[in-house]
Amino acid sequence: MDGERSTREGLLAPLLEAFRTYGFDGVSLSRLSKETGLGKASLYHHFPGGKGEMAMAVMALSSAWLETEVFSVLEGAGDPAARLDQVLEAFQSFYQRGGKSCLLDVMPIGGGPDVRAMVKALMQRLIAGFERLALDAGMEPTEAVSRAELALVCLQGSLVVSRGLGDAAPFRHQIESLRKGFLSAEGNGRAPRESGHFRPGSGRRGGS
Amino acid sequence: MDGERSTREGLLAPLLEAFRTYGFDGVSLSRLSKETGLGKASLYHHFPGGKGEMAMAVMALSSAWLETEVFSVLEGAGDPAARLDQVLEAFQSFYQRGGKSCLLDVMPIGGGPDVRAMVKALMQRLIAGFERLALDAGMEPTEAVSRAELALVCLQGSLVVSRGLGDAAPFRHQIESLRKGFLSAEGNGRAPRESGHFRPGSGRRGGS
DNA sequence: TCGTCTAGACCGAACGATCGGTCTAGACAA
DNA sequence: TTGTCTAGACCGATCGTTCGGTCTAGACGA
Repeated sequence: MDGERSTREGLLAPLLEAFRTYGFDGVSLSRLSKETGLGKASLYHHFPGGKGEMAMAVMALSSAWLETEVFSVLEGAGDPAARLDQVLEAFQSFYQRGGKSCLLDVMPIGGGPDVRAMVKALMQRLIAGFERLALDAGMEPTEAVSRAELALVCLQGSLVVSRGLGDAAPFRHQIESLRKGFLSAEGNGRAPRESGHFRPGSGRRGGS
Repeated sequence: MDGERSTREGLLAPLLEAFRTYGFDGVSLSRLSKETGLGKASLYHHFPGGKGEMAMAVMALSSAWLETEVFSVLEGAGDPAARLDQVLEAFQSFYQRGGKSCLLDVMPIGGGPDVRAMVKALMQRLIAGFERLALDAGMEPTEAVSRAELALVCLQGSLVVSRGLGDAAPFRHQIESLRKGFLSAEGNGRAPRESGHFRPGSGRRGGS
């Protein structure tokens, strides 16, 4: 339940867990106290700014994680397909294969203006990162930005749907779809030439 | 600010607006009172079950809207492309072209078990509806379910991203992408043969 | 080595405000 | 009059926050 008390850094993990599970409004100081194993007053010792500062600290932690595990890979060197695999693997572990929600989804509701600003900046950076990967793979610029936006959309959307259904399958599907489709000509729709490729007009039209 | 007070039905619109803006935990009875123009006691006259019943009523309203504007179209007769256009248009107006959040995203956090159950049921029905549309267009069964799931993912994800960026463009893009790509062979990635189709391997590999 | 001092991590108790919810009583149409 | 609908005062509980003070570990002088 507690992860290294007595240091502000050690508190961030349980705080992150609580914030992304219950959202900013849904989490109370009592809950944060219970989750971290520290009294409320002790939390204020580490985060004098209160709940808002804890939220920002959790955002900063995620930002740092994104920096090392995602941005640096997307914007780094190496085979684009391998880089894609690497960041998708990182996302899978971060979201526990679809079982957890994303701060970029749950925090802007209730979180203050600074939280929203950071959410916006991170989303922009994520899109830019995927765009860079697409460009490195030789994709056309307009196509690259579209597909980068789609990648973030699929990530966020699949997490929302997985949470709503109580089933992580949609998240897994989208990860797999991104892996196979993000750099291919067909786009993210489905992987190319899987068992039985869909041919338009091969079936009936209209009927109820 | 108020939409037909004095009738439970007339209260649902402002309640829906408040719930999807602030989320279940973020909305307070004082806010609901202000938004509807009714005192708290008056709200309890119409919704004896309190906040939870209001949330369920708002979910039921959305469910009814989905039934008439989406499910009946997706599962009805007529040209699949026209049906697709119709439901996408309905979604655009419901979410005010990307400016509003979706209850299916914001309500399961903090909403009670019954709210979560309804979210799950609606999501399942949405996927089933899109699947039906794809099947009616002659798509293969396995492809139809994948694409139906992707449609819901893109809808939800684009709303999340649009909210995070404070820019409705991603929502508009995904709507347009679904309109052009949902029934086509290439999938939702991008519309087929737009100006300059991406060719894989046409550029450098490796990269920066 | 011992005692004192300091710094900081920690907590119980309580703050005022607001939470979701209830009670009472008046307004008004039938 | 009866029943429906309304507002505002009010309830206990919990909210985020703060205060006063304890405990522990290390520094330092004697």
